[in-house]
Amino acid sequence: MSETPKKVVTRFAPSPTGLMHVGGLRTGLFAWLWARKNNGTFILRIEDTDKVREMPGSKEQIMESLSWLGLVWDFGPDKPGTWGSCIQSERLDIYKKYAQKLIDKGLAYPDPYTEEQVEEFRKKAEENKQPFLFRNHRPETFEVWDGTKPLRFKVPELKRYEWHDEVRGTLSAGMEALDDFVLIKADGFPTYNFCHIVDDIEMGVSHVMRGEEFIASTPKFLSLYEAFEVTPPIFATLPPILGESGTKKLSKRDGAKDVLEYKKEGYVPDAMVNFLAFIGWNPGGEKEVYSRQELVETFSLDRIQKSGARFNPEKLDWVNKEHIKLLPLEETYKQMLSYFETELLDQETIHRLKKLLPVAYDRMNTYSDFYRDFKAGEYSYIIEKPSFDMKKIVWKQDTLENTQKYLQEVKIILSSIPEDLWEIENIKHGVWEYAEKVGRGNVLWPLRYSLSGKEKSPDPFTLAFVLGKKETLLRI
RNA sequence: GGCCCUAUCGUCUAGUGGUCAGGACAGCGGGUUUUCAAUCCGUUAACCGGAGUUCGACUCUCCGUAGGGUCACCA
Repeated sequence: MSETPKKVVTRFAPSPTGLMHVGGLRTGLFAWLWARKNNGTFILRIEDTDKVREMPGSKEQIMESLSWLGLVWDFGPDKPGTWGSCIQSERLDIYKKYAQKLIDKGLAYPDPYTEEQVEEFRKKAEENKQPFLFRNHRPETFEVWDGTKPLRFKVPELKRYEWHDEVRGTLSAGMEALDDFVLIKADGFPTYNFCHIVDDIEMGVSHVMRGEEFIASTPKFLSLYEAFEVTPPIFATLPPILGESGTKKLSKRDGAKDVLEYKKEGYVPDAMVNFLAFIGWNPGGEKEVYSRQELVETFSLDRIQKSGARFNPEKLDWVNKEHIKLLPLEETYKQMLSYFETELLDQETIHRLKKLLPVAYDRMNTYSDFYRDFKAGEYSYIIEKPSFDMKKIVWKQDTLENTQKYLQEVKIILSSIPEDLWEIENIKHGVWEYAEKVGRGNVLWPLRYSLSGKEKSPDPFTLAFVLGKKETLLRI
């Protein structure tokens, strides 16, 4: 299967019924990767045929999410193709045309029952512990379809299906999977089962990637392709992304976040793409940090995993940090600062904040971490003089008396540094020499504590630099 | 219940009959000019069970077990 005869066309076809989370996004990513790797076409198709469940703004959120990650579509809601719109609700006449083809072949008929009657059939089947099959109730003769009743597919041939899946290998299903499913609903909208196949045919889709929930209905799709006398696309079943704990597919219930949340929190698009690509796929080597371009080059269908993978946010943080390291410092600093409402802070605070950036850089996983820690009071000392606990200022077995003596000495040393030479290295040099003589901890701990008022903080030299000479001497 | 799918460290995975079963995240221990962080080094930890095939099974077959999917006028 290494040779792909026709042009690769993939599509990501979400339903705009809610916010998109990483599960859906990963499906889109794989489709995009495969298209790009093969210099093919990637289509974003909006499957909005369920007008009841549709959520306003969902389509926009999907588009924004893909755009954020740089998954650029060649055709989409904003870019129709020769086949027309990429929004299903704008393609109703096309589905009608295809439905008519089936009616003409005697392969589609109006459902003569009421919903209640069908429900009754279903209940009865359940009671008998039998799978419900509408085809067992198929009418002898078909009425003419006037569009007010659901139009059903008449399964042409009951048989056992076996097909090839690029990920799972040979898949098969018994005849129980075959039924007279609804093609067009009573409200005039087509069902997913029907219209996605019409669209895939019309749009020339070569590879269909989707979750394993569709394996069971593949025989239905296959029989439709046969009815239209069209060769089916290549199928690739993607493994589910599982929630952090548990064994079930990731859902909003177990904290699946809106993709744009990750943008807000300051994850790097390339890191997100890298991480997502590695959920259920793996290139085989020991390299884990991949650029977008490397992913496109390396991606392959046959290395997609069969079984589900847990979503691990800690690893995402690690990947993100690795990607941040690859980015220019200036860009990162800009991003880190972007979370602060600088207009609400005074000049001196902003000045100190900027001097603190290198320290915060080491401590963060995402761009928003600095802001989060700042808000939590982690860096409160840069705004105001901290309050002390005199017991904590003394290092280990040392005495308060000694400590005060040391600090006085340090104060004298620091006073001698000119304002314009107030740099970390210079501060360190003077203090260090003295600290070596009387004991490092005896001097450095109290110095750091008196500047920060915290038991945990960056080193005293950095603190002194950030606070400035005047404030430093004041606090000692 | 019918049909279908899956199964290697806690997590993501490498592995396609012969490996000390490798890597990463997390964990643990240590170094790195005081604390924390960062960083570096080291380290704990896995082939679901049982038969069979074979000189030899994590790898192949079968049977279990466990988990998952699906059986809509939802996608």
